[in-house]
Amino acid sequence: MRRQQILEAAKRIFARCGFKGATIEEIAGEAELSTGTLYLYFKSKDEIYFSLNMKILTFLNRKLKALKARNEPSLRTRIRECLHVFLSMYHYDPFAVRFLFHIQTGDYLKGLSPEVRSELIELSQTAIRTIAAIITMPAQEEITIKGHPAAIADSLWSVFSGLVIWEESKASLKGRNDYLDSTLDLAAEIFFRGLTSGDRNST
Amino acid sequence: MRRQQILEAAKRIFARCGFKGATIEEIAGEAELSTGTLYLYFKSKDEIYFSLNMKILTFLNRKLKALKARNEPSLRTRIRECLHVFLSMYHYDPFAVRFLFHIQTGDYLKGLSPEVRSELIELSQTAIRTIAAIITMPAQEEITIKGHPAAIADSLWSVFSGLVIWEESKASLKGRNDYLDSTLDLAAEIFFRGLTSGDRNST
Amino acid sequence: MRRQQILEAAKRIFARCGFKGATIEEIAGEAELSTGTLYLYFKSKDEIYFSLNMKILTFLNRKLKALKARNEPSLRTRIRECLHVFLSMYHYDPFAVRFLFHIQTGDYLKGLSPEVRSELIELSQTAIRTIAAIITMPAQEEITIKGHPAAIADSLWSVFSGLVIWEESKASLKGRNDYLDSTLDLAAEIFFRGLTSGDRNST
Amino acid sequence: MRRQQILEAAKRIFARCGFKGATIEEIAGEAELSTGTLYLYFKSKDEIYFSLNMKILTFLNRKLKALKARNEPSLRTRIRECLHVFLSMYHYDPFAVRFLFHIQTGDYLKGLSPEVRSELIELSQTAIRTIAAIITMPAQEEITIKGHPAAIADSLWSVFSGLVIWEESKASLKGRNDYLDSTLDLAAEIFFRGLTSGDRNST
DNA sequence: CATGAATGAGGTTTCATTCAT
DNA sequence: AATGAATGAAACCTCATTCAT
Repeated sequence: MRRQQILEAAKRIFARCGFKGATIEEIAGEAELSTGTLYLYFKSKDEIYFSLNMKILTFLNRKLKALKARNEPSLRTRIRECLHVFLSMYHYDPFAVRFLFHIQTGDYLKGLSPEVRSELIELSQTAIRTIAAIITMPAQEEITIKGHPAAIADSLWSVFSGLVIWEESKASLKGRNDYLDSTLDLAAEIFFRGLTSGDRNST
Repeated sequence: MRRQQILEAAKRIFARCGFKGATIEEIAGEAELSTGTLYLYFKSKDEIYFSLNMKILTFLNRKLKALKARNEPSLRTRIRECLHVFLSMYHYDPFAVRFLFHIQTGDYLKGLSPEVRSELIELSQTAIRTIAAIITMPAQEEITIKGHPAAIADSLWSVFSGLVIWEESKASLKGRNDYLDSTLDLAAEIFFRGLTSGDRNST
Repeated sequence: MRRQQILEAAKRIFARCGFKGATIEEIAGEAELSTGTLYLYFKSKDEIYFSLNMKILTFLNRKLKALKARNEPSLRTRIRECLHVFLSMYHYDPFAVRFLFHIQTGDYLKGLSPEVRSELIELSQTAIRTIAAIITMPAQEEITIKGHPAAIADSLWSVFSGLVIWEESKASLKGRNDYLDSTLDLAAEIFFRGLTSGDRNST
Repeated sequence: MRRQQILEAAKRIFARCGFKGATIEEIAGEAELSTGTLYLYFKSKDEIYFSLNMKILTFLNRKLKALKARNEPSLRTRIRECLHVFLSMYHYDPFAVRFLFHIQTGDYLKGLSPEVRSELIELSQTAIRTIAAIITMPAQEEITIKGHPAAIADSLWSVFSGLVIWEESKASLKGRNDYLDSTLDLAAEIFFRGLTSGDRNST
């Protein structure tokens, strides 16, 4: 479908240049179409960006909702599965994380039509709430770290998203490398051990 | 000084709207000056953004260099101190992390003059290298996690930066809150324990 | 072609207002296009002006080179032909002389990109050198006026260009007239007689 | 007087950059004053330019009027004296000719206030008319060139002004030289001989 | 008198969007 | 359906002019 073809191109350009930095002409060029054609499939630049984010957030929310519905009793498993959701989102669309950052950074929200803006915010908040809910369920194992479950959820997402951006940033500054997967593994390992370790090293 | 006043205003606007999204008129308005006045103190929009980033990166590099010079033998302390540097940067300028992300995202680098661009990249790489060097020093304690020291450094920075963006994003979507400090503490605790725990819970 | 249409309009506006005095909006209006359209065909205002001057200088140099290649033995004929070249340039483009004056006056050179600037100067100097070379060839007839051949060439060009500007200036101040051709003829006659007369009237 | 100091500076800057190209700041810098000070002595940029041109045109008109009043019977002398007037104007103010060209070119007239504009045009036309009147007087000697006396006057002025611009242009492109005076002499010689020669070389 | 920081109108340039082909 | 030339609003930037010191 033409829509898909355009969204793929737009994704790359938006990821590289941000919302205002990307031009319709660039996107059209990347999609090997003319500018006019884009407007046959999308009403505006806003709508293209909106569609992209909707796809990602919808994907994320669907996966999180499914995870929550499983009512997994082990917190550790739930956390691990959460990371799996993030990772699957990343592999489904490596640019997704950047987009979520763009949303978070508020980089482009300004100037979007109010309805588009509020719909994005709604989906975004739903994701936050679902992650928090997954962590908040009663846990089967003993947790040695005390702290608001939501805070643990936040940390989880932050390690993941922070690392994706960081590794990609290093890659673009220093040239191609592919430490992302292995560094993510390492971080996951540290995170899990930290959550469940005895407190002989406690502060 | 007027330069400071302008930079303060620019910081807020750039943080909210990104480089391309921010307009000179907005910045001037925020600084309660006219557009022309900005050009008495800065040659261009680029130069304003550049100055902001330089300030942050210079601050960060100075702190990191001092930390490295201390030759602290305990890795755990070094890591904790590293986080402190990040935190002090955050408290020095809450927008700093966003700026570093803008740099990382490459959002605005395109179109900067080559010398400006290379100066920023140079400072950025210096920060990366210094962090790596701090972690790479021989450690006094037993580290149970194997993995490239640089990868640990990356994780460290990622947790921090990811959390800052994430918490601020939640704050801007849901309204004011101030969980950042406590969530950072929690993440630090998880991270440290994870690094030095026995491996009874290993994957 | 649109480029031609724009150049025609630009020629008139530049001739009337000079480089800085002309505005893109005026040029666009004269060409019955919008400002944006101009930028589809030219990268900048500089490039429009540059293109105009290049066309004129290229035309002039081609004609002069051809004249030189003919190796005409009579100086008088060469001079007459030189004037013909100037006249043909004028009839090819009545604004040309004004442009050459703008170049000479240095009115707009400042602020042009160095490569554009040097290319124009190069072409300009080539024209000067070619005219001088045409005059410097050995002459078949007796010349009663002693003086550097280059100075004669200079006088030739000066009479011509001075008259064009002057007549047009009078025309624009007093309203339409068309004495240019006849005054040029008169000047040519004076000039030729002066060059070859006996010296009974000498100073 | 400060006014003189400013006009001297303005003259150099206007001559170098044209009306629109010159900036008040440049002029102030050249006069070693601040921008504000200029406005103590002149109401506007227009008025500075106006004053400069007025001075020149007034000077020229006064000299021409005096020449006309002498009722010199010899055309040849009248012509020679005319050139002397031009030359004295040039030596009185080497930039004057450029200014008259700027007026002629219409470079800056646009945007001037109507009264300023019409005053300049009036003075300019007076000069033209006076020159023509000087030539039109009955002549004592035999003129072998037939042609409207006004056309001869035009040629005269054109040779002179064309040469001034041309020589200065060459000087600025190729570096310092001082052929202007000698080339002017040569041109005058050619011109006078041409006017009064027998017609053995006629076309 | 002199200053020069501040202003803001106006210029150049970009780019989302439209529309005739 | 597809194109891409044309548009014009809005961005960045300049500079004549003013005014508090």
